[in-house]
Order: sequence, then C-alpha cells, then structure tokens
Amino acid sequence: MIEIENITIGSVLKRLRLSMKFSQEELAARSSLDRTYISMLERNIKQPTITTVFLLANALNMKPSEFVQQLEEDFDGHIIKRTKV
Amino acid sequence: MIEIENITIGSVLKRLRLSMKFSQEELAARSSLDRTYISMLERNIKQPTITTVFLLANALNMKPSEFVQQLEEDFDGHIIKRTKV
DNA sequence: GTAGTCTACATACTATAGTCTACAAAATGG
DNA sequence: CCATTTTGTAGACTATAGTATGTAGACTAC
Repeated sequence: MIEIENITIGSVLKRLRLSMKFSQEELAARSSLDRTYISMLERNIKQPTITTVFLLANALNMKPSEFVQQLEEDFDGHIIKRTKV
Repeated sequence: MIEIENITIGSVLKRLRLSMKFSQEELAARSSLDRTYISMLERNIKQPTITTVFLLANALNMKPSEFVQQLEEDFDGHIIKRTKV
C-alpha cells in the first residue's frame, strides 16, 4: 500500500488529451480553462476542483465518472495519507 | 439546458452520508477532513478538489467514480457556464 | 430541566486553485 | 535548416479550498 498526498491527474489527463489529438491550447479552449493551467495540471503542479474535472471530461468527450475511473485504475493500491499537525 | 457556475456536491454528499447513518463528525473522522468543512460542502458553500472527492468516497465505502456518477445524474441537462471578463 | 449529540454559522487563518502575461525552450513539419 | 506551433516556466494576482475555534440553536433522552 503506497502512501500519497494527493490524487494527481497529470498522466491520465495527458494520455486522454493526446488520444483525442488535442493540443493543450485546444483542450483549454474546449474546457474554457487557461492553457497554462492545463500544462500545470499535466505536470501535477496543481490539482483540479470537481467542477474543473467535469469541464475537462466534457472537453474530452467523456463522462466525468469515466475520467475518475481512469484515475482509480492509476491509483489502485494507493492510500491518501493525511497528516495531522 | 440549465446553466450553472459550479458542480455542487451538497445534496449527493448528504444523501450518501445519511444512507450510511454517519454523522458529519463520523464522516469527517473517516475521511480525515474537518467537520465544519463537511458541513460547508453539504451546504454548497465550498467545493472539493479531486483528492477530497476520493477521500469522501472512500469514507462512504464507495468508488470515487460511483460518487461522480451520482453527481452526473443530478446535473444531467446542466451546462457549466464559464464567463470571460 | 439538563446533558449530550448534531449541525449551522461566524471568524480568521494558511495554502492553493485558476487566471493572465511574458518569455524561453522544445517539438513539429515542410 | 527554419518557421511555426506547442509546451514549460516565472511571476503576480484574485478567489477559494480546507483548517480550526467558538458560539448558538435544535433535538433527544433521562
């Protein structure tokens, strides 16, 4: 069981984007998000809110739950570690 | 087609929490989130990040994608409206 | 009535989501 | 190779995610 701090969507997002043959610019336009933010998401610099997940999934012509399913598969066997100070 | 600004998880979250017979305190403990934040999520004062969605779903003994599916059903026929200034 | 449980709400804080501009570096296609 | 396109990155900004404490109201059980 691998401990992680956050769910990171970078690899899933990039894979799906490329499978649609979209540039980041194209995906940004389709999702009404900022192009540089797409870049940051793909590099796991930032994580999206639920609304952003919906926007991205819609832009990728898939259901948000399908997008999340992809994440589940990537993070199977991982546990999110929450630290208490 | 109804325009919305954000995906709000309040009604889904509360329904699922009650179906598990958890108090907000219980759900907070199981998800390692703050109790008052759970309250705010249920009242749609705040929206969660993807990591928080995973934490909540796990605490509710369901897959994150199932949780998101519930949201999809609630928001079927809605479109997220993004305003450009 | 009283104590305990549950939740809403206010307030304040830290960390970060998301936007935007500018520029540099990398990739691509002819 | 060169021009164009694409992506990474820095920096600054506004809005908000998430935490935490305290108070108050509602409800239930004894």
